[in-house]
Amino acid sequence: MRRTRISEVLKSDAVGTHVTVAGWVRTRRDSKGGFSFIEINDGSALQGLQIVADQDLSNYRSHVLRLQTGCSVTAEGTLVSSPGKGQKVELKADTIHVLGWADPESYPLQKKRHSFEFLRGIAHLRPRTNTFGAVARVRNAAAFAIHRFFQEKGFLYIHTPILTGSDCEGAGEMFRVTTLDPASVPLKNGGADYSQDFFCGPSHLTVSGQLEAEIYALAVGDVYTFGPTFRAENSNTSRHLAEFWMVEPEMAFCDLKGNVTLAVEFLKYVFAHVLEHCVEDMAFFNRFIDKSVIRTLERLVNQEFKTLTYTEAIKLLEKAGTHFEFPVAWGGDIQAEHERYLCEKVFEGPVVLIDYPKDIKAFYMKMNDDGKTVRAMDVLVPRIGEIIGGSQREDDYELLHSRITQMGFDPKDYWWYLDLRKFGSVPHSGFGLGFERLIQFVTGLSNIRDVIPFPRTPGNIAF
RNA sequence: UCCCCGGUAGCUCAGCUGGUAGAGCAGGUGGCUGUUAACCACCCUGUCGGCGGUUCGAGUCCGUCCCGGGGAGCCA
Repeated sequence: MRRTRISEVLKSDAVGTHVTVAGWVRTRRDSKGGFSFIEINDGSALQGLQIVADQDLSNYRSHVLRLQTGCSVTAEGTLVSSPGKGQKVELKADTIHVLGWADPESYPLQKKRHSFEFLRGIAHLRPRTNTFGAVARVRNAAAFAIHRFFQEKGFLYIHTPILTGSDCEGAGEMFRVTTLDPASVPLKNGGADYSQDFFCGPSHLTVSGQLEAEIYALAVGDVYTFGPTFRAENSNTSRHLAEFWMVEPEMAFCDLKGNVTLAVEFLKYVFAHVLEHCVEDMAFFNRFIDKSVIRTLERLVNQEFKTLTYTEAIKLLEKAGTHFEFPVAWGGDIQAEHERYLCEKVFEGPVVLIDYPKDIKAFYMKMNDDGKTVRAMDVLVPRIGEIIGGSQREDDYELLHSRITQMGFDPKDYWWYLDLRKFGSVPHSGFGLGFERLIQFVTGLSNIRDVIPFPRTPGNIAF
């Protein structure tokens, strides 16, 4: 079967050409003048194509008049300019084949707006809706833009492992991976005997590719990872998933300043790409999801990202006339409400915070000369909060060793990570971007479960 | 995990201070129309989340459990 995608048909606008299209029926409207309008969508574009089916078609009564929302069809005919409003062209069908029926009594999708909550329960059908089709296309465009950005800059795409033997990546609770029979786990010294497990030791799903990315950065310079990441936290929020996709660039010979510069350039590039390549989908989000997404993204592409230190941010928050639920104090975490105040009230735009107190950040971040703060950075955006978290890495063997010890970890578990500082250590930096959070920000969708095809959250793995 | 809100027809929801359920959409039938969230008329649909309690009587009040949403923490 040779078919032309509806996106191509709409783009070419070539009245008079003969085409075959295929897709799913969104709606059928009959005219007793002796013909029907069938709107089909094939997911290649937000917009569908209107098929005009005349009663002369051999299967008009037997099939065409029985078409309902959800049926799959192919239609072959001539592209003509449309006398009606709402579309420039339509397909005057010579033949229409029904590929699959969809019983209207039981097909869950209707020609109306459904709640996202309802659609989450039918993850196998929701991509057929306008919103989820648009999310799929925007997600694809953003992923492509990410690869293109790094490729144009000469970064190598590194495939870091999903299965990991270390349980000390320091970024949250991990999922255990095992082939041991849960009904009869071999025991040793009061615990599971992992020497009998597949890897002859405990293994987990990765919570970050950073440590492995550092290995490659310290060999080939500039690298990035883009892959699935797993966190077994019992998080029930609109911006957390147990399985999500993360982008992690890592650069040798790069300090925190260079890291911030890259992060800002990166975000602008991806936003600009989506705005340029997903015009209709973005217009859709701007109309039905969030009336300010396009304006926000456009401003962000041209706007300067305000950079300030943690200490400066605390001063600003202390001076704020607002009452915060959580008190502001140097050394404490910047709460979600504080982030929102900075982004939405003070700067009305993205904010990059750097130089956090060492005690609230990870062990691998490079110590500043003051001995109190580390070269960390968080990129905060309105509505979502933290979209990027990164740092310059500690490259001094002794300092890193003592940090690991101070945090109560065993340096033996980090032997190869420490080795990188022992042999030809160089300053290096990187960050992690939550891909789904980026898509949330770009589309305006408020729940992260609606920007990934099959969301995994506590108690939810049905699809 | 904690706090708040909710679970009523296939979907989206209404149902006041307790008196055994209703609208719109979807679906069916008929009509009408180059229609486009089509329109008009008629018809169909409910263990009111589960269990227990108060009461003459519970969708409505109380307890409890399950599920969902929003917020918080953890973070990306």
